[in-house]
Amino acid sequence: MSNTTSPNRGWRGSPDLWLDAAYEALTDKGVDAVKIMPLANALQLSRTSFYWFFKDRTQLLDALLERWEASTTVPLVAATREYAATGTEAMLNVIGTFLSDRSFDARLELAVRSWAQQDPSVLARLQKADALRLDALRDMLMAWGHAAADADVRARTIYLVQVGYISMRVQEALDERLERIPHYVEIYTGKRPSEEEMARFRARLG
Amino acid sequence: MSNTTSPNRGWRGSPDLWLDAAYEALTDKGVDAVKIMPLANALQLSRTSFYWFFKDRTQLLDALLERWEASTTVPLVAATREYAATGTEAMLNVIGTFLSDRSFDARLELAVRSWAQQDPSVLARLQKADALRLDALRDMLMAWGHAAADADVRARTIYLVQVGYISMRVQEALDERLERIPHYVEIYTGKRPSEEEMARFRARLG
DNA sequence: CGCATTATTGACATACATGTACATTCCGGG
DNA sequence: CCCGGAATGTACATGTATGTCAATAATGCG
Repeated sequence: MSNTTSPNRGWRGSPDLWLDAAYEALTDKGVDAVKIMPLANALQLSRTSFYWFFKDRTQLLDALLERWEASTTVPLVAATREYAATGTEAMLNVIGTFLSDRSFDARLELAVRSWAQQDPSVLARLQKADALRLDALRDMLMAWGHAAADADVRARTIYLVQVGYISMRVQEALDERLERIPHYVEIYTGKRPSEEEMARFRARLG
Repeated sequence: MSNTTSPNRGWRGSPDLWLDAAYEALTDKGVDAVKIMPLANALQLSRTSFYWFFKDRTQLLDALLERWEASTTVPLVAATREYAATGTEAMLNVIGTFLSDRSFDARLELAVRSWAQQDPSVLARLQKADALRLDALRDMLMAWGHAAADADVRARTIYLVQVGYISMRVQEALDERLERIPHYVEIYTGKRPSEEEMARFRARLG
């Protein structure tokens, strides 16, 4: 007889379950909150059953870092290589990525930036990611005709403002944000996006 | 006879000693490293002697927050109210504050921003500070003739870029930084600083 | 010197974290 | 239906942190 009346027994755990809980703890309260005992309490599982899925805490933290790269650097770099008919459209592709939680997990990014502050190996990985992202942005700008030095400065500006936004946890309504986008595009690329491009951009977000 | 040969005896502790050690731990490894036992080890003092100077760990953390406000918000707000003959000079006053460790402790700022992520009461205090600083910047810009809406956007831009810089821990040589300053001033205020103003600025930093 | 004040320390009580060993339960395929 | 691997749980050994208390030591002042 399957015991449907007692939800605290039977198979409930899985690597993803622990990983999701770890993600919540990390983004919510920082790395030092990613501890097995509290996670087990939250999941209503025995603490030690964690060790069936992961070798130890370190392995869990590694898995979090991989999730981070997959949900920040990877989509961002992809966005810089997306199809675009103009330089302004290419920039809108990038901005769109930053704007959507589905393609750029700002919460996780912020948590990892904090984490890096207390763990040199994470810092190294973060700085590699920073370099990779900046390179991708610069390459995109160069492909649209910006000279190397100019592309470099513009890439830095785009990225700095974005990091500032994330770090300050600016919470703007989508409307408010959309209004500012043409201005940002102009600062970043030197050209205003066309009405058509903005319309397409808005459509894709909605 | 004072026992100068045995440094492990006699009165060695003081509130500032513990506070300084806590500051190092906080800026180096984050709040969760601000623990009494490790600090005592670093200071070569008995752990329990901490409690002579502070009621508990919470009181130590409070003291750190006060030090933070005194070394970031206070000097920044003061800089926005400093004497200036022109709008560009006023902006240089602000930039100078951000540039010097003596007037704006970016390391501490970064640590507190991380801390805020895991402690709601710290977050509240940080957001109050953000608002205060933004208001001070906006007021300064309005005093130099910018319309309210324009001053607001510009204040945000200045502040966002700065937060981004701090959050990315950009380490530029002073030379490199000085070269970019006129461009920043122009973006922020719409006007280039005069050669005279830049000369005065450089002199004051050196 | 003697003494109050200031500071340091070790012992104790408590809590929470990690990780290992071993017993137990669950569930699906033969 | 029963057996074996998957998953869970209990007990144990260990380490690190917090905070209180009472004993002790150092300092400076009258």
